[in-house]
Amino acid sequence: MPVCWLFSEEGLHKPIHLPHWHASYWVEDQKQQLKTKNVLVSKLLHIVNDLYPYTIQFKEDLIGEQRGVKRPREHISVDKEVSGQDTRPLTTKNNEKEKSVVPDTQTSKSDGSSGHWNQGLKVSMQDPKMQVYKDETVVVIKDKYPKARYHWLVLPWQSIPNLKALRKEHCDLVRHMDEVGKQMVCQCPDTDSLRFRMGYHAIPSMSHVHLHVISQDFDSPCLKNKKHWNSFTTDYFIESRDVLHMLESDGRVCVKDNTSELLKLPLRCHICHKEVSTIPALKEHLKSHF
DNA sequence: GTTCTAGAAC
DNA sequence: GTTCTAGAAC
Ligand SMILES: Nc1ncnc2c1ncn2[C@@H]1O[C@H](COP(=O)(O)O)[C@@H](O)[C@H]1O
Ligand SMILES: [Zn+2]
Repeated sequence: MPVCWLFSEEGLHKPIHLPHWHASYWVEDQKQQLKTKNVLVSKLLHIVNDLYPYTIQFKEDLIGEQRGVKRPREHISVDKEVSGQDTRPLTTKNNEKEKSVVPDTQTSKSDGSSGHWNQGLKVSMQDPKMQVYKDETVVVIKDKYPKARYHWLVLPWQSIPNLKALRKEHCDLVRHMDEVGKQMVCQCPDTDSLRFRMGYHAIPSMSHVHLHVISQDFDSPCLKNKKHWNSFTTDYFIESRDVLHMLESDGRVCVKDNTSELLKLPLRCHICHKEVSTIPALKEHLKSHF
């Protein structure tokens, strides 16, 4: 069970522990009440997302997990007395120290500083306003142009350009990205009524490897063309678990040669497979499945 | 005439 | 990846 925190990115207050099933809290400067009574706290993430500068930190309860192995804590600057010693959030409000969590790859090209459009994820992932979850190895942001009601991107802090660069040694990382993706689905307020898929675009446009976590309603004004549709509903979308299995068995991810042609296939409903002629007709058809 | 797609963007 | 828009498709 994750431990949840209300965490001020601006250091406005000490992290507030949000126990499951218990009390309610006022976030006074936002005039918002976070009711956690009778609610699993992880379900509150969507509320907190709207309360910039707040983010929720999930952290597995370490009781009985540590086996005497101490996690390095040099980079932690949050106040010790706020919580039980071993359940503190790992993010700090101190920028200098926070950088130590993000591998610094000297080559100035790994931080999106070139300003080219395909570096946009590197910029967004570093922006606290975009982050909805982060830990030692990954960060989750809301997709800036969501193609469904819920659309998140899970990115490693480590700069890995794309699927082709993944090797066996990335198995643990990719498995963790998958687990964090599942956590995002679990905390979604509509997790019971919506189906989700998690996967990678075989040929991404944006640099920095990222896992799509996307609800299957595809009900979004940002979904505008055939490429958008086919990139999420054909084999152009490679399931997270398939990527993991390929890495475990072959040490790399196989992308077939004809993959780019999948984007030109006729529009077809992902639920009943009916072919539709235009995007507006598809959007109208999808309503019949809501 | 309006809707919709698809290619340029330096 | 997105925006913009010319002209294809209806
Ligand atoms: N600056 C950005 N910040 C966050 N998400 C973005 C940004 N630019 C593009 N995206 C999303 O990133 C995804 C990249 O798609 P792909 O490279 O095909 O996996 C798309 O879903 C975009 O909507
Ligand atoms: Zn259908």
